[in-house]
Amino acid sequence: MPEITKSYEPREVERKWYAAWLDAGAFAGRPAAGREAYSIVIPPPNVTGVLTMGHVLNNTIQDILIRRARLEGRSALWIPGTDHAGIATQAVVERELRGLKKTRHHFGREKFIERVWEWRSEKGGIILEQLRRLGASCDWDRTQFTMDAAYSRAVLAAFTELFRRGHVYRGKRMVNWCPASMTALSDEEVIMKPQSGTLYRVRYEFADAAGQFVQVVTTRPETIPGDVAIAVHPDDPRYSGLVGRSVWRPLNRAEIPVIADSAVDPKFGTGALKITPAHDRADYEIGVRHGLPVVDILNADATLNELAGPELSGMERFAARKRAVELLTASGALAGEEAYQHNVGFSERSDVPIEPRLTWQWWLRYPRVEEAKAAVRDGLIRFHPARWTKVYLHWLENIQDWCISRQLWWGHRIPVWYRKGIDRDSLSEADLADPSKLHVSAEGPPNPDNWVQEDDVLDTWASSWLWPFATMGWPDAGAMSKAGFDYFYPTSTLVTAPDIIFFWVARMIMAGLEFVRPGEPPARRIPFRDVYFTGIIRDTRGRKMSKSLGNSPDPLDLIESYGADGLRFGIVSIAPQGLDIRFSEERIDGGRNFCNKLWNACRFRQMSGPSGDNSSPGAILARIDPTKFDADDHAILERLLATTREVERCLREFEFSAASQALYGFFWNDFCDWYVEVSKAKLQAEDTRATCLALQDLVLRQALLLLHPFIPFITEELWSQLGYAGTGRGFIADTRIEDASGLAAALVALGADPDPRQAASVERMKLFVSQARALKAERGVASRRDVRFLVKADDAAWATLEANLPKLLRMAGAAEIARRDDIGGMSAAVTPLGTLGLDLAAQADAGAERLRLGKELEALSGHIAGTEARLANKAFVSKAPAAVLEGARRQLAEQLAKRAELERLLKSLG
RNA sequence: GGACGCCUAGCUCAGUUGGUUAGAGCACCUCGUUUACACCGAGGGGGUCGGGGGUUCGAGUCCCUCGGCGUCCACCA
Repeated sequence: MPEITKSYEPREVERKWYAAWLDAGAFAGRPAAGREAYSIVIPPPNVTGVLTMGHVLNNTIQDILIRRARLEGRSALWIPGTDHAGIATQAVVERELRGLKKTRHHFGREKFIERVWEWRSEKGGIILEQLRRLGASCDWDRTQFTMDAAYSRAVLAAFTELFRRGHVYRGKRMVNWCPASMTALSDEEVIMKPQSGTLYRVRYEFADAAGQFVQVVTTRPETIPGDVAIAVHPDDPRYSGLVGRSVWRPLNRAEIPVIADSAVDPKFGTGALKITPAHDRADYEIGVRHGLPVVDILNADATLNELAGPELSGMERFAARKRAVELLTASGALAGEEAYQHNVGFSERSDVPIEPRLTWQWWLRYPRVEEAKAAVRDGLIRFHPARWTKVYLHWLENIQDWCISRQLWWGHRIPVWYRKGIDRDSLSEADLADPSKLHVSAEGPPNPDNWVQEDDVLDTWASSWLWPFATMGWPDAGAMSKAGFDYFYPTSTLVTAPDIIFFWVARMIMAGLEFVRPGEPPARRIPFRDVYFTGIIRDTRGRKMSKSLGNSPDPLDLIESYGADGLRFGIVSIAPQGLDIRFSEERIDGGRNFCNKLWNACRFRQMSGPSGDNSSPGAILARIDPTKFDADDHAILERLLATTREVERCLREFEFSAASQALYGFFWNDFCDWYVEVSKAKLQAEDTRATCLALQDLVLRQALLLLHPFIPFITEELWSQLGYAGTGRGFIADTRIEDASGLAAALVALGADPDPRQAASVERMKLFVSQARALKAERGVASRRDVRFLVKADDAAWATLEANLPKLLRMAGAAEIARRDDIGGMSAAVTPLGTLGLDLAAQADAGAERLRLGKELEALSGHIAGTEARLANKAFVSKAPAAVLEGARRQLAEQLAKRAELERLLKSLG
């Protein structure tokens, strides 16, 4: 066996093991009879994406779940893939074309799409390579892309089916229009941002009474040419006589009526509202009610068109706003302006203000809304943390139809064909069902020459909402069977961020319920059983990480400096459940340091002596002789069982950082700082040596198993180096982890089950040792190992000390610990194993000693006063539970004894 | 406007169903090359739990209220 090197060098180890895992097909997820299935579908990153800290957290957690499932003997499948990300990807390629001074229209639809595919094969999907660096154990042979042929068939089949079931319709409605990408967006893709703008007060002159005006306020004076009316509230006394008269529109001058509509808020502004149906949702509604015309003054790119009139036509919308203000000022129509804070909707992707725009679009009435609500409300699907349930339900309760068409080229072209020569915009909803006018199918019409296909593509989310089952071959029976659909669906856990709960999570639930296993109970149709929402990674100042802020470190750089395992352990251990994460690079130090600690503990084990047979738990147990156990052996086994149990609980409850902290504390404090240190004495004695080494092997083996899902590379390496792999393929992942009860049972069978009383005595020894060290530090002899301690102990305490003497001498750094009936006049402390004095030739500084003991006495007296007060309180004595009362009494007795001893020590100092 | 979350040591967070005058990691101070590890070891200082009120024998832990930070939803021109 090669010698373990002095410090852990991740780079080579990571490369070696990842290649070995891939070679062996260790990540392949296959149905296995008699074994439970565990499956996860990755939230597909954009094909344009690169690895961010968010991905690191999210995918580390998925990998933890998957690797743990494998250790538990389940057949685990993690399906990776990427999302074609319509707008984002098209934008990337168009940006490249702009560099060549071209637009997508120079190429035409077909050629442009070819270009996108070229881009994708050259530069797309880098992120999947980066996930491998992180150690993600995805089944790469199953990598999916939402534009793959098979996946596309699923998307078209779903659309066709929804159309057939009457959930899809075409309608001319107000949509969120993104003038940058020139497409409609869904409501979810619009972000409201507070903006400081100006509220303009504009006068409209009465057509029948020159010199008389009605005033309105507006933030968008450039839309005035689109005004078709002025509206007031019907009950507004100020305007009671005005309804029915008409006013002059001050830009692109024309006569427009004054109408009454109760949607107008008389308390806002002047109480009179300009009605611009083409460019405002509320105005549109009012326009419809009153049969008003729609005057659309904007082009698709939000420049103004000829309907805006000669002065504004052709201008960009914000330039037009300035110009409109100038024109209004010049004509005297501008009555005032004031600064105004208001919210404006921005395109999530392009970050420009959206325009409400009246266009023909395809809409989806969400299917299975009630079932989707029930599935989560009734716990068929469990959200972690549970509070997201309410957010989810609230959205579903107020759900609006989904605009699923996009005026893009990159995406799934909507599988609808119009009969040639037909005016598609004159089709009624009833006409949509007429096969002589409209053809809807995945494969297209039989006689394509007579038909024209819809130009629009589907919203990207209208493909990714099928992800949990379209990645498993749906709807093709043969492909589903090959993918193990029956075995792996529904998936086990979805790990994602809460910001896509509407975009993706809710929609996947509805899609699963609608499309999968029709007629079967919801539990069989839902796409996943648990949803774990990670926090959002923020910088030290609490800002979301983003490219534009430049506050997002490159995870690959972090992997270079800290190792993938260090990064994984670090990020998981600082990610509290349910809260956002404040990231700073130094926090990853802890993960790296822990890996180094683990490495060196294993190195120490290797240097301590040849390992015996480590190839199976049975072989290790066979090397343990419980009759040689001392208190420390009991304690470490007890802690091992408790930690195993705690990790099981944490993973069951999705408390990943708590799990990592439990492992950290156990390994660093219980094992390294105490057990390994006392081992150094135990290994000196032939009598205890073999059992001590075997116990170390047992602990390390279990620790590596528990840690492997978190830090797979280093654990795999150490597993192999310490001989746990045995013969055969021997990956950790091929091992069945022993659960706490199994491990406990094995120890019981051996007669090696830990005795809690022995374990408790170790806690007393730890306090004894730290007091001894403190006395030495205080006297400036911390590094001397030849000092003598005197201890005044009762027989039981002395028996404990005597039985563990060699270890205690080593831990305290002393040459001798001797029993004395009287400790006084020296540096001393009261410990659970008696009063401890440091016997030095030099006189103790009595003043300093008195000060220290006095401080301790003072604190103790405070405690005593509190306890006495409680016990003197009749209400406490009569109402507190017996156990609490008993505890308080015992505590008081101990405190009093300790006080007496401290006082005696003080007195002895003169 | 509505909902949710958070406010505990300098920083980031734990504190299970209320029960010793609160813990961890990092940072800080002192000491230390003892045969795994300075990506280390030992020792130490440092919070009264955002403010106020209430319930209770007892509250960081339950209730009310005020304040601050954050997120989501809705959005009046």
